[in-house]
Amino acid sequence: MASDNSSSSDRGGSSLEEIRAARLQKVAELRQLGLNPYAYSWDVTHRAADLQAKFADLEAGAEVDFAVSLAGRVLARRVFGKLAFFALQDETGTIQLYLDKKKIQASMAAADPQAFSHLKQLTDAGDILGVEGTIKRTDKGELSVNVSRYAVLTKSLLPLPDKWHGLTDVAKRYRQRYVDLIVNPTVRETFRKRALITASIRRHLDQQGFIEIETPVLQPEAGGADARPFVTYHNTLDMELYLRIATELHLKRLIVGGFEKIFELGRIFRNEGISTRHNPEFTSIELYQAYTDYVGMMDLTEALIVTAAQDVIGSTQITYQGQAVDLSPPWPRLTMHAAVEAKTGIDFTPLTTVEAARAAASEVGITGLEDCTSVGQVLNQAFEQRVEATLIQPTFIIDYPVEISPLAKPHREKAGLVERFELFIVGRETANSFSELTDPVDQRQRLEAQAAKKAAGDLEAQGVDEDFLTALEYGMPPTGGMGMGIDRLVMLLTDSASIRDAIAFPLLKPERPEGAE
RNA sequence: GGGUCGCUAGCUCAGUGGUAGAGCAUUCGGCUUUUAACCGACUGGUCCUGGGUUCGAAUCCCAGGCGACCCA
Repeated sequence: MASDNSSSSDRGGSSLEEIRAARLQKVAELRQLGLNPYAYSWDVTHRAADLQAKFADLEAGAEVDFAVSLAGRVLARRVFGKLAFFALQDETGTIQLYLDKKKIQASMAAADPQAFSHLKQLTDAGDILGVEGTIKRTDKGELSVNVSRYAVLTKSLLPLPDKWHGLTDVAKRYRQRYVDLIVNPTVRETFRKRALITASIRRHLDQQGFIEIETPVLQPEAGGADARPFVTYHNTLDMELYLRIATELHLKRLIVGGFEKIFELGRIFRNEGISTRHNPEFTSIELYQAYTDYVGMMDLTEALIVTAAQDVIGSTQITYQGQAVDLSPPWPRLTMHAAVEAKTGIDFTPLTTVEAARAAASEVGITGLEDCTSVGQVLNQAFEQRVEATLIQPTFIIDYPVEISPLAKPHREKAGLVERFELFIVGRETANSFSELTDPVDQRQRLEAQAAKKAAGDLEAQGVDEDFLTALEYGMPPTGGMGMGIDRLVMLLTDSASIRDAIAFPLLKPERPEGAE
């Protein structure tokens, strides 16, 4: 610690430590005045945005005898000799405080005869204030609370970022999201919209008769998707457990049990890389409906997203990163074969051997074919490399190869394919759905093929979940299932470039990793 | 995993080998219609970290950390 030579009246210096010390001194001075710089409550009667709307037509210079009480954070201070203007921000927005020395000193004479000079000397930008007063619009046209009484509810010790440039350092924004939220109103708006989106989805499903059921995060075997899981450990059971990579297999057990319309909206964990589109923990919704198929799921998926857009944006015409996106239904439904043929000129339908498929794909420059052991995998490579990024407008890609879809039911007409769709918007996979595989014998063969890949070293392949197969043997009704990435939907509807802008506290490397060499 | 770029005051940024700077914020003084208030004065530094080159390094070199973007 620095020496404490400085006298109590010396608040000089502007390093972070000196600013903090000066603020702590103000805390002490407030206490000496009998004021609690960390108050217990404040009776709030109004919020900033409501008042801005209610008095939108109040003329400049006009004052109304309308009593209000607000609380919020001081974002800016403009102090004159006997008059001051503060900007007060609450959850809804900001409103100006008109702080007139005469009025405040008269109203607060009993409690603090020097209330106005204490306002000037002991408050800072960043403090949480409670105020009472009446409404006026200043001569310059700013709606204001003409304050009669104020109190410091929470004294802030640390300075806010530059009031004009704000906080732009992205790492700092994510690491100190609370500061980001204070000074960047669009960030608050994004997370408010995120809440509206999940509420819209739940409301829509509720209206359709779906119920939400929570399934385990900790599982002895991680299945339902191709992904590396996180491993954890249970002490008293003395066993390793995996964090779920999907909710699929448990929700299907519930369909076996007799529920007909269920969903779970919750956190999924995948031990994979981090990018602008991937966070190790993310939110998905999976829903399952008995007695329907992937066509029914397309209709439902379309309705869910259109409703969310209407609820949050009020339109199906949106802009994402400068691109116009039209969410108006119905969305095109295009087979994977047709989509690939349109972009590469190759019709995979007559190609029956992997050699032939590889040769054709290689001829048009598709790469990464060495690891493909089936026509379906070659087709998928071609799709990912040539088609995916071009699907800007919402498009259902349907009828996938069975080799890359171990949980989907065989196509009722097309051999070698399954009844599956993926929804693409702005070039990104946004939803994934099947007519769920209900044949327990077929399902066992597919999972055993996956387990063989896993045994051969494929870290993303899933193992055999025997209890899930047992459930299927009791009989699962025909079922349509759909999974959707909530974070990606939030990105789309909030025009966020990075998934980190759609997640309040994205995973970051520690600034100083412990044990770093 | 690879490539490119970035990291300097609380915040936003200048500074390409020769005394570490600006604006805002802070502190002090003035001011009753401001809203990036204004005027005057002051203060504030682990130049991401470590090593190297050099008489001298924020600057050049090497290694590392964290981040952004692109690619796989």
